[in-house]
Amino acid sequence: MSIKTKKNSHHHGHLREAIIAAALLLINEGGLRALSLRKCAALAGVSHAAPAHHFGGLAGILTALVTIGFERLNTSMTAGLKSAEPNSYARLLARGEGYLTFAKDNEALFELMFTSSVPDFSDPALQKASGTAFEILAEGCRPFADNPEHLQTLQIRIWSLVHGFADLSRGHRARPGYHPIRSTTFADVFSNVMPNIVMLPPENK
Amino acid sequence: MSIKTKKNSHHHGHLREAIIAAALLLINEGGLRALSLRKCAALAGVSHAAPAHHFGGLAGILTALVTIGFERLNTSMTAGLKSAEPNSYARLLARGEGYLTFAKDNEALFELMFTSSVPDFSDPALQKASGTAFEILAEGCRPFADNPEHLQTLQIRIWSLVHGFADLSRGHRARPGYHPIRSTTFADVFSNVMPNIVMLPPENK
DNA sequence: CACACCATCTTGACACTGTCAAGTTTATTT
DNA sequence: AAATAAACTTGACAGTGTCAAGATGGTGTG
Repeated sequence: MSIKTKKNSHHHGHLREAIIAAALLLINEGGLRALSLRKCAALAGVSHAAPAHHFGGLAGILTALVTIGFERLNTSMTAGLKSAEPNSYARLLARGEGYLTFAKDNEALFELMFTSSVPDFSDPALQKASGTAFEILAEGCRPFADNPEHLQTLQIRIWSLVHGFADLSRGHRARPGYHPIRSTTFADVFSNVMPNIVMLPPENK
Repeated sequence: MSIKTKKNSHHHGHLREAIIAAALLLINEGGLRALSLRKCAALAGVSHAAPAHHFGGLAGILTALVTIGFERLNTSMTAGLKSAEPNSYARLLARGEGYLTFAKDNEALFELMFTSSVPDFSDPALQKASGTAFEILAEGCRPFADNPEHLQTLQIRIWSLVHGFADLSRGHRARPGYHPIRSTTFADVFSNVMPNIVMLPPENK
């Protein structure tokens, strides 16, 4: 009848979604090391070999997770735009803060997204999602550059700054005792640099 | 007799070093997923449970690897200083390029170093090594700030920029087809921003 | 010198992992 | 109604980290 889950059936109905939900639950609670195909299967109430049928293997699940991660990152970056003041400077800052909000709220997923060699980066859905992320940041940089070459350099500069700040904010990797990055806001780092970093002066503000 | 390896002995002699060498070989050739205690043991010619006795477990080996990583990072950052021109700007840039050289030459190790939740960051040797890394960068920033608050913000800005650029340069995470970060040098990103990013004007150059 | 001690390493077992082949069940199509 | 395809199960396999118990050899002490 409906497309909903069939009860008492050999088939699950929404196994793909159920497994991804289980995977996200696992890494949110126990980090990347807590993720396993068999635990996902158990949480979804299916046999241990069922996930492989939908994802091809562990790499397939990781690829799907990374894709979801980029989609959420994109949502987070654009979310801040709605409440941002209508000048290019505030709108670029809002994207950066969305990036950081995502990183803070999805530590394990963020780590997985930037762990090379595990997911399949040739996957079309992943390429689309990560390409969109790049373009969202690029769009925010465009008002500050007057030619493509400047734009590219500026994009990479901003992306490096935001991503580096996000990555270093994770964990406890810095000096013993106090972690200076914890007592520094991104707005400090960013707002001081932005008026000088641009290729063109911001139009207003 | 000597402190060298005892032949035909039950004891290995340099097992700790042999296991670390094996671990580095494994991750350099096959990435982080290729590392296992048992393969390290096999490469060192000992039984599968021997490594745990020296490192306490897998986490202990990873902690040791991350510590070595920071020590090499420090070496790489200071190495560029010798041939750098004697002005503060060139000397800070040299540290950043040393950071990037290390990241490029030790991809798997770099990834491990900034993977939270796996190694034990309370380890004293690791804290010392990572603290030194922080101070090397901080030292390079000092000539450009006139008070501690500015210095801290500048440090984090520079570290974020360098680290983000290094992390994004790994793998193939950007746009499909072309990877803009590959066609942009760090000197571009850095040298354009540095004259404007500082808190004080550089003294010469 | 003989004894005890202890760190080092081995052996064997355990639960857990991903993957694969083969079988079973259900839905869809012809 | 029969055939086909898809979804999932079952069972087995090699590999993983970890732990307990035992063997081995060097070191120091009486």
